[in-house]
Amino acid sequence: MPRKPPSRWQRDPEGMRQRILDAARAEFAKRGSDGARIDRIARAAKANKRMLYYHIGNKDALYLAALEGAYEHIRDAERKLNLEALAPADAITRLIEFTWDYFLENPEFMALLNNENLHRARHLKRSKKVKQMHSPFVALLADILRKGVASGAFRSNVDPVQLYITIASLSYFYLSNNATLSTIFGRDLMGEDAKAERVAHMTDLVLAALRRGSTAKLDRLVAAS
Amino acid sequence: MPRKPPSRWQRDPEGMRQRILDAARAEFAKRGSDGARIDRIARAAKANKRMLYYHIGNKDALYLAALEGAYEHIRDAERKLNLEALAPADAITRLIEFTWDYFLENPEFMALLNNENLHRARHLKRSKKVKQMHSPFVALLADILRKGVASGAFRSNVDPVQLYITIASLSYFYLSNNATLSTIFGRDLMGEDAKAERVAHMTDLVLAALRRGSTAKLDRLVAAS
DNA sequence: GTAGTATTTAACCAACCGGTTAATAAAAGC
DNA sequence: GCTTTTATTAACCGGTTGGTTAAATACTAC
Repeated sequence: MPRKPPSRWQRDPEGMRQRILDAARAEFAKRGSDGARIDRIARAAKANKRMLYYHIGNKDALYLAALEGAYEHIRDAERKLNLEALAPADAITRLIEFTWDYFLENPEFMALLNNENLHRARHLKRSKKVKQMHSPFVALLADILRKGVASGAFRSNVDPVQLYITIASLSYFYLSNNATLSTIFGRDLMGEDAKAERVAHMTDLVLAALRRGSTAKLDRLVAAS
Repeated sequence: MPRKPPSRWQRDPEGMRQRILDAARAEFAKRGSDGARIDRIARAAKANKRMLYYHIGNKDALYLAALEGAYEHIRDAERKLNLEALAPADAITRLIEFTWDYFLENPEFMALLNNENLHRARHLKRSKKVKQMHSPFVALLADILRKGVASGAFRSNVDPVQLYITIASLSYFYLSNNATLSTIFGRDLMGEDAKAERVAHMTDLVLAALRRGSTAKLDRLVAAS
């Protein structure tokens, strides 16, 4: 049977590729890599299924491309963050807010990370691209901590890697697990008040923990007062 | 063709049911609900596939049963934790360690939670069973905080729900995302030293944040000394 | 303007999958 | 001891899925 193509089509390989990647990221984030469907990605990209294989590759390659794109996006946002002119405590506050805002506005990133951890990072491990995208945040944190100690605002001996993980964890867990936490607590964790409370709590907790004197010396000062 | 059953088999409906649930939990935790396969669960349970439908139900019902079992398990462990005789700071330390140990020893629980959040808790919302399994932890935390403020060890105005989420997040994120974090940082976060460091950091950070005086009053005391 | 290449469409395929049907046999009940 | 019920096994099925093949057409190069 002679095939009848639709109205004239134009070549647009770059546009096609971008639409495919956008659709892939959304689908993999929403359904996970096992629940995602090639046909749904094609439909969302307004492309023939063959296009996915032609432009990018099989499902696994598509997923890795989506993951790399997500990392590229966050690294880009991280580099734009400029904390140089801020006092250490303000810089920490800004960092916490940035992390929270990023996860809040890009839940697909957390979904892709969760999926990647489910698969024990086996795709990430194969990505040369992501290996080269180092987060500037640990170095940034080390610098902020150094300045804080020097100025007397912060106590010493805080590991920047641990602090980085902690700052990420405070937002990530709340936002990524909000569905089960909201169900368990019988309250909407994503309400405006709830979110504002959470940000305030995180900032307060981290700054309180970093403040110089929040150790045995503080106990002596408090006892003497 | 006449079917030939294997050597004699005995009825063991309770044993069968338990093996099915154990196999289901392992499979859903390892592969997610979309990646999990009914045939693999049956094989691991040493059961005919029909048995899964006969004893429990379809794939969704099986998954919900596995999720409920996981919640039952953690609630059981939480109830066994007895902090009454501990000083507030020691109680907080113990709570952090319990949370860490539980997630470390039961990674399947985190995997199931991640999967459930991917599906926006739509199974959990249907579970009457889990709704009735309230965590004793928030009340426990409220009590510890009260005692801490009364004894002068802790500052006031810390929300027990926020603190609960924070304590859970510090361990959960580290352990659940250890595959991607290890790959990104180029270091093994699950090494013995790394884990010990993490526990120490979490405990130090939370206690430092709770300590009375880690506010503006501290600044005044430090300035006056 | 024609041949070649790249991009795109349409249709197809083998394997897989969740779930069902039919049959067998162990145990219970009378 | 025979009938009924319950638990279990074996085989089957329709639909879905990732991936491929074949063909058509837009565009490029000469």
